[in-house]
Amino acid sequence: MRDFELAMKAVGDPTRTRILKLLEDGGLCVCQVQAVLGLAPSTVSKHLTILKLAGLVQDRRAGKWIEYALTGESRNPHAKPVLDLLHGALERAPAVIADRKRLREIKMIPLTELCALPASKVPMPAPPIHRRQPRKDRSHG
Amino acid sequence: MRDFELAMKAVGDPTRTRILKLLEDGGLCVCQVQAVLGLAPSTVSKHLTILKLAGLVQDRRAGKWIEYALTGESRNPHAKPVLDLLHGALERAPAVIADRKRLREIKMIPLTELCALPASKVPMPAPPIHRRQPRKDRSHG
DNA sequence: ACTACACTTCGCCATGTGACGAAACAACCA
DNA sequence: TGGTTGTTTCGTCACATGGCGAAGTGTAGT
Repeated sequence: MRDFELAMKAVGDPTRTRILKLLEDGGLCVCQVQAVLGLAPSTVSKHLTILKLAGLVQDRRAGKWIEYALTGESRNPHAKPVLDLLHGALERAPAVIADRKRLREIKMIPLTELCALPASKVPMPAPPIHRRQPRKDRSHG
Repeated sequence: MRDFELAMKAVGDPTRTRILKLLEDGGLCVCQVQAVLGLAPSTVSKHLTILKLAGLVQDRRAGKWIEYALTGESRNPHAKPVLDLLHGALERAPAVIADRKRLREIKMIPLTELCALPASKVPMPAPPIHRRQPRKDRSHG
């Protein structure tokens, strides 16, 4: 039951579904995912960890970089059904379509260049980040 | 994407998966679900509302009671795939097996009787509720 | 060994979530 | 009309979650 819950919670977050849909095209390194999503590296890393703990993705060191990919054989028996379900879904979702387009742009850039880029220099402007209010003005009076 | 998220978040909670697994056997009224789960009526009601908003269940007034059942035709296109996935899953999960056993006991009791019962009187003792700490002793000094 | 760099971990903050009880609501029954 | 009762709504509380930046980890290259 716990494994089922982990898998479902993992895909229940829109950022993580976006990541999974990106990975359907093939493995990606963290900085590529980060470039597409326009989120902080720490945030992306955390999401990938959650996906890994749920058994939905696996990681592999590739030189300097770490490549994440959808799991073929997962320790989680629920992983494959969930990934299959996702595979057939959201094909028309605007966010997914936009992400794919952006990914194509980003794959043109060699990794050495991409990672050095300060995020604002990535080809297409990053999608609006839904950051929380920085603070609610606690030094008022 | 929102509909997908709602459906996944809905099944991502173990209490709600338990409810859905119960409903695979057929429609149930709120007090029956409550009796099986051993949770407060307000809590059960909220979970059912979430499931309804996700398009996974539908409700129908049946005299005094309101019967909830899995949706046949849902407004949410992701509902059926998710319910199908769940249908094939968790068949061996101890919680699900225990809930089913408990449900059989509870279905013996006429509704008029069941709802009047003070929860502690229901045939089998309710499964352990994972209630949060009531409070953290804020009146210390 | 030291630097550079890709990634992860940690600490923080704002918001979301799941639990409860009390009170409101809605349908049946007298 | 008023009472009983099944269900929902509201308010509250403890904890979970998702975002960030800063600091830590580990590998590649000089």
